[in-house]
Amino acid sequence: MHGANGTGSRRRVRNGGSVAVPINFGPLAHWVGFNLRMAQEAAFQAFSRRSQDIGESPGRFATLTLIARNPGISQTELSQANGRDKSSLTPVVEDLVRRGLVERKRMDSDRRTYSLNLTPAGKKVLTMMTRCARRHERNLDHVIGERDRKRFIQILKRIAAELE
Amino acid sequence: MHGANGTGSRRRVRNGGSVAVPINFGPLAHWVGFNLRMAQEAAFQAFSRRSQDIGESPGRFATLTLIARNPGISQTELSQANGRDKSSLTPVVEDLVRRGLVERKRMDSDRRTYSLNLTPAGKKVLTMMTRCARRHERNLDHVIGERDRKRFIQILKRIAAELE
DNA sequence: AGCGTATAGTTTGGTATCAAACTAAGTAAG
DNA sequence: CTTACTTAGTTTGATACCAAACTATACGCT
Repeated sequence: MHGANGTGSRRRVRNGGSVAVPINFGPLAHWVGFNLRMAQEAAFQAFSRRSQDIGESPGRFATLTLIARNPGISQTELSQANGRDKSSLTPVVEDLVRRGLVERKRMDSDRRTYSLNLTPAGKKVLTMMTRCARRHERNLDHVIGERDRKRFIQILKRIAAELE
Repeated sequence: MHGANGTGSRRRVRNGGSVAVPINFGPLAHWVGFNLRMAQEAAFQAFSRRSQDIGESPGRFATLTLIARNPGISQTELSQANGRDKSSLTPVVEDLVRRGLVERKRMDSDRRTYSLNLTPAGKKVLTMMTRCARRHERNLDHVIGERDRKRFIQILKRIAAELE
């Protein structure tokens, strides 16, 4: 029976006090999927805390960077590069345009597609976010260790690429 | 100006055909946060495809495993082990109980907390999901490579732990 | 030109999640 | 015992996302 107690409190008396029984993660402990999720969540939360100092949501950061680096990019290209469905992008771009960070015009060659560009205000915001992200990355680097960093990122890229 | 063209099509003529200009990821390419997100998303989607064959959502899998390994666990403990807010767990547990996979009773020692256990039906479902997850993991292992696997998971764990 | 198909972006409907407010039960200090 | 604080779980309101249906262009074939 694995020493399990299916009923009653999951606390044990130890050192004269009631102490929480440590969680048994079973196979989750050495499976990639679970640990990947936990790490991603933690990193996201940490970046979220940082970026709310400058009043921007973390999701906006990759979007702005991709527009800056690929001037005139379309929404579909952007959504693919960003790993999100194109429909998720509609409200995001709407918001960025409304706040004057992104400019969007129809393309002459194809009147269906939009052409996205950062405005000067958008560039300014991106600069601040990038500073913020660099601090976050330095922190992550510290946790990972300079020695393994490169290989670690390569593995992440392979996972993203080879699982479609 | 980085050779950028802020307006017009992001396509170039090459080999007599119009070819998509590759995306420039800028600093995102070598930052951990972005690649972590993309990898996690890909792994999740892949597992999602697999697990829908047996008609279960991937989110249920960690939940069932943790209940199986920690009989009598409370919802708060479970939500923490699973890295989710306790309020997210309410509808999940409701659903699992309704479908007869989980049994939930009030604890005698503390009438506020629930004590969760798998039913026989729950154990059966978990067995199927575990088989499915093992296949998924084998696939991931293949992408990562046996040599780096252990260290990779260790780094993920450190990120989750040290960023809170 | 006219028809069928493909593509860019939006809309709609549903799910998962969090955070804060809330309820009910436990605990500690007087 | 009573009051104040803490804790387990639920409710509520908001956000982010996806998938499928939709609209409007565009393209290809005859």
